[in-house]
Amino acid sequence: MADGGALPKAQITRRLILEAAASLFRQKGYAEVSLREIAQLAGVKTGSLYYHFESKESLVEEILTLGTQGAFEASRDAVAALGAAADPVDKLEAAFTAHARFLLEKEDFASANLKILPQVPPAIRERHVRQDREYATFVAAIIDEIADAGRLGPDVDRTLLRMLCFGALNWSISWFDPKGRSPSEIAAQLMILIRRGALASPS
Amino acid sequence: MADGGALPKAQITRRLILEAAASLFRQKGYAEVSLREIAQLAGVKTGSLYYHFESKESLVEEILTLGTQGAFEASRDAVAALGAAADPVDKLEAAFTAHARFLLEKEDFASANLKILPQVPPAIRERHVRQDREYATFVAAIIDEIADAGRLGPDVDRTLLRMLCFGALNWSISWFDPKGRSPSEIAAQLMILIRRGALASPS
DNA sequence: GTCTATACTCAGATAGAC
DNA sequence: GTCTATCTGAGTATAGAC
Repeated sequence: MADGGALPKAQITRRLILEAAASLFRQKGYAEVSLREIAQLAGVKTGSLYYHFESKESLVEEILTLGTQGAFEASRDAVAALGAAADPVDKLEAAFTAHARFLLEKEDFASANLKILPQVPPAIRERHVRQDREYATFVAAIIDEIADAGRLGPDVDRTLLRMLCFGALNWSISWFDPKGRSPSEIAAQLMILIRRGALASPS
Repeated sequence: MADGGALPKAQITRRLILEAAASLFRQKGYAEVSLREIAQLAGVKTGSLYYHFESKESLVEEILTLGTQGAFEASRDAVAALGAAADPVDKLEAAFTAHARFLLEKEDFASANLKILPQVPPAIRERHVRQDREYATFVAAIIDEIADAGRLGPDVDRTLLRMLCFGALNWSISWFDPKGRSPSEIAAQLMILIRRGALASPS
């Protein structure tokens, strides 16, 4: 038998390195993590990293890509599952819930992302912001759907709304506790705010 | 004349160093900034830093303290200005507006704070989280006031509400543009969400 | 592909002159 | 108080054996 279906053996180590790096970056930030540490956690020696990656920078760049793409895909899939004709507010809820879950319970790539993006060398950051923009456009389109149906409050700024919501969700990695509220509950609480505010009767 | 009222001359340099450090930390993060850079921006030589601070860690610790205390005081003063009998929802708005303004337009201490806190050595972080908790307690009390008046929606989680709101505001340092929406407008938009949600009529 | 060993760079911190 | 000069350690990265 050929290796049909089997993992390209060489890539297993590569993946191990990526996961070790993502986990450490998430905990400690970019500059605080040394290649020695990454190598140790991945179970290889420091020099070996350079067979798989050109530099620390190229390693972190791949992690950023995996994180953003993962969150975007999770979000897009969740929305697609509702069907195009679904209530756009429900689409928003699906997107935010998927985002929160990917961010908080899936893997380290997405949370490493948020943590290290501001610390990473500018050239890398710029390239990455472009990927992130695609994701933002996707969510903006859902909000446009809501607005086009005349269902957005008159003094609501669409961009600001999107920014505040993503901020609320993204910031949760700094206080999230696996033993407390679940990612879905967090997203649900945000949707309460959107759907009818926090007050019992509007003031 | 004695030096009555004059700045304790020795402390001017100290303040210069703190401001230089805060500005650099805010832009680049904790580990990415060297003491040499800080010294240069402050207009002194590297060795001189050690006359004023024991270590890089003690320097960053003081910045964290200045940032959190500043935001807390700005917030508390704004609320106090309304008087104790004011509508608690208005108090919340005053607190969030002051927070956003301090964060986005005042100085570098508060924004440096949010950027570097996750990167700083654990011992320092723990000490600092304690200060931050006082601020959180203050805002939590306002939310309790609202709830005690029976004005909070039935399925609203007070803690989650506070976390999401601070997240939305704090995250804004990553996208804030001085030429775009002002800090007050950002806080106002958040208050719209709280007061009656983003939708024209609740769904 | 992965190892060992090491070159090179730059960080934080210190000592002592002024 | 601030300077110059320097120490020590750690980090990224490379070379070459296996």
